[in-house]
Amino acid sequence: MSRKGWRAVKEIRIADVARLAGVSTATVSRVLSDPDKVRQKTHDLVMEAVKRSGYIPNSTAQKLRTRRTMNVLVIAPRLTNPVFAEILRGVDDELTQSGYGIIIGNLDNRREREARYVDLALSRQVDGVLLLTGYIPQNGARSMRDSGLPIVAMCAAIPEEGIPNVVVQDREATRQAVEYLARLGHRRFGYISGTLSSIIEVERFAGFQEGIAAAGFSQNDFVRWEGPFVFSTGVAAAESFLQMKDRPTGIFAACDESAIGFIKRVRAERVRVPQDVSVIGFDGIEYADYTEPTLTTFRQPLHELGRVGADVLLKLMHNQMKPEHWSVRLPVTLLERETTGPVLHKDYKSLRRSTA
Amino acid sequence: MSRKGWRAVKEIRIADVARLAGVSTATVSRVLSDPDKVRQKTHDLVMEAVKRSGYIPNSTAQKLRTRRTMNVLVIAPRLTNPVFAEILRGVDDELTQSGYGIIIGNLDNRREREARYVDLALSRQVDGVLLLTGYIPQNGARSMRDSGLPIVAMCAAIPEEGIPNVVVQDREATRQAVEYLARLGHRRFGYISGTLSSIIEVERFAGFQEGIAAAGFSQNDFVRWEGPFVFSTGVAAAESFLQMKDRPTGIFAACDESAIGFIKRVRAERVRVPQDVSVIGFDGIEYADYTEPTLTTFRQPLHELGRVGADVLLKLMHNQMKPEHWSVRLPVTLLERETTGPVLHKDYKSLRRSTA
DNA sequence: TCGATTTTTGTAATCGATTACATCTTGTGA
DNA sequence: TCACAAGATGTAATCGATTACAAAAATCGA
Repeated sequence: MSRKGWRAVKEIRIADVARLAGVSTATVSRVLSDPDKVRQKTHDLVMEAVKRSGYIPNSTAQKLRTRRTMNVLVIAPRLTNPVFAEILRGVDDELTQSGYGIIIGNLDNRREREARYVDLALSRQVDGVLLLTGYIPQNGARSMRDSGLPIVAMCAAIPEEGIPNVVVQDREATRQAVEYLARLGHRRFGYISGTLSSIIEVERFAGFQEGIAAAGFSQNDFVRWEGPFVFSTGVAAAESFLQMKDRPTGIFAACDESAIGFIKRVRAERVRVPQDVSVIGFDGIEYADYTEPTLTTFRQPLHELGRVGADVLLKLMHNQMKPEHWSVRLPVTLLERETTGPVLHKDYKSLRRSTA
Repeated sequence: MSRKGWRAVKEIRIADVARLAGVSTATVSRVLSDPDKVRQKTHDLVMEAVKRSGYIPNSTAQKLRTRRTMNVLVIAPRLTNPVFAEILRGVDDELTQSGYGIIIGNLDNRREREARYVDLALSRQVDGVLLLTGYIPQNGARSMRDSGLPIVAMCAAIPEEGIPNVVVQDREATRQAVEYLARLGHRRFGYISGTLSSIIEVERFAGFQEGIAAAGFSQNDFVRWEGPFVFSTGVAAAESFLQMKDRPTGIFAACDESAIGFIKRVRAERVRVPQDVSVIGFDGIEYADYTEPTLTTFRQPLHELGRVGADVLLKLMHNQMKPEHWSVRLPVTLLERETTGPVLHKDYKSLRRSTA
């Protein structure tokens, strides 16, 4: 019936506490935010009133007055990918410590959803933005940048002035992956990529091509399968792989889920991993420890990535640094496990000869 | 230097738009929130000014005045568990449609973190709360309930008056799991549980015991391993399992991750699944499709759970219903896959005889 | 054309805190 | 004891919107 039917407890305002303590609202406010400014005796008096009344400041009013929302918007392409969940944990650890809250912007792999979050930033509901996407969200003519809020790009380097990047060494790692496969004797490669529209994929593909070149191969020595960072992309790649008469033997997947999907599918057709095909993933998600065989992959320092990104954002929000002074690239580490091995293929020897 | 160093764009207030359009702020406000109240001509005039200036209302001011934050707090025990991520997707779909934002409260399996979110509710930063936990968060003497905000319990039935439950049929499903294993001929069972402090575990354990009784077994016919809903709980259970001389043959794990951890570990010791031991999980996460062998499990309708829970909360927040009028229990479905099978044990025949 | 009625618009109070500035206390030294 | 500085407290403006109420404008019928 009443609009407030739900409020079980009547709301206590700062004026109520002031009356109870026999002081002004200004004093109550000072006691709560800057206790050194009031006499000890008054302080105790007010705190007693606060406790008795159970007063908790209305944070919306505080926000309006102080112009700080103490909230940060985190935009993620997809929540069910454990990579983002793990990064989010790191972000959360860091922000919570500083009293900031997290508003989650889940794009669910659909770019049209980003508009909503641009508006959210534009309407000042947050003090800063963390992008786990490889691009800057837009809403028609307006961009997230128009909000003037501090933004930190994570997960993919966005080459925009004034936007610090906190990322992993995607490019170097991808390059290393190819070189590693080449060292194992592979000479035909497969690359299960992300969708090319994201910068993260551009980076990784560039690294892949560098690796191909560095190992002395050419554009003709690999096939590339494209799709989002999900299991089914790997399955689709496997379908294609199984059709090929001259199959690649060294596969790099740009995410662990795709790698796992690929392996599952090819093993169903009696293709042996790693004897027939080596697979190397990227991310180092927890699942990758539990596959059979266990997945060789690059471990991203996801939790740390989250912490560092959040830390950079905090510094920006507190004007403790200029955005151009920060760009962090965290190293990834290769976890050599069971899905990669030397080529056992019939033309292995001829390869050895040619590269030796 | 300046406090506002960051704001690239100067902020436009409703007064600026009013001046630009030559009307009062009240009229601008009406155009934006209730266009039927103004003349067409004025409407166009104002909209023109809005567009030209790029005005977007300051939502904090709106919140203060209207006393609605348009935010909902979602408390999850752990973000990296895909179960919660999937539920969150459903919640997000539903809430976004109604213009609500999500503030994420990640407990990360540490109960001491809940205090912060109680305060968040108490300070009116949200209009409602969704609990994916099996209990009501506390902060010292104060509880989430004291906020007077509408709360919906998901993931586990919380038997508190005034709190609607939107849950799955945990108890029934667990019971079915045991009966299913019994039908396959198993007579010694293992139960990999959650931690008993959560109501969700209490429910599932009750269902498990019901199943045991219904199939004609007793408390002595099963072992129970306890731990949080993570991979390593399953691994630990497996370690214990491997030590036993009279091993159970039918294992129910209260979450897929534990089931997967268990299987991985026992297979490493050449225990065959399902020939030596059958395992059945609970959740139906995507990853369970990609294990080897594929995991038999109960699929929770996670996305729907999220949607329904959010929908119930929306109705409560809009005073469209009384909390006591709602309690939803969604069914789970058994996915029979490869980790379960009939007992092939030496004493299988004697069992057949005894139950025939 | 005029008055009554309806519709549109404007004025100013309001939401609940923070904080600049003014005022009142207290403390110190002569 | 008094003047003055330093410290504590109070008064009132402020953040930026919404909205009750008042006032003005438009509409209508006679």
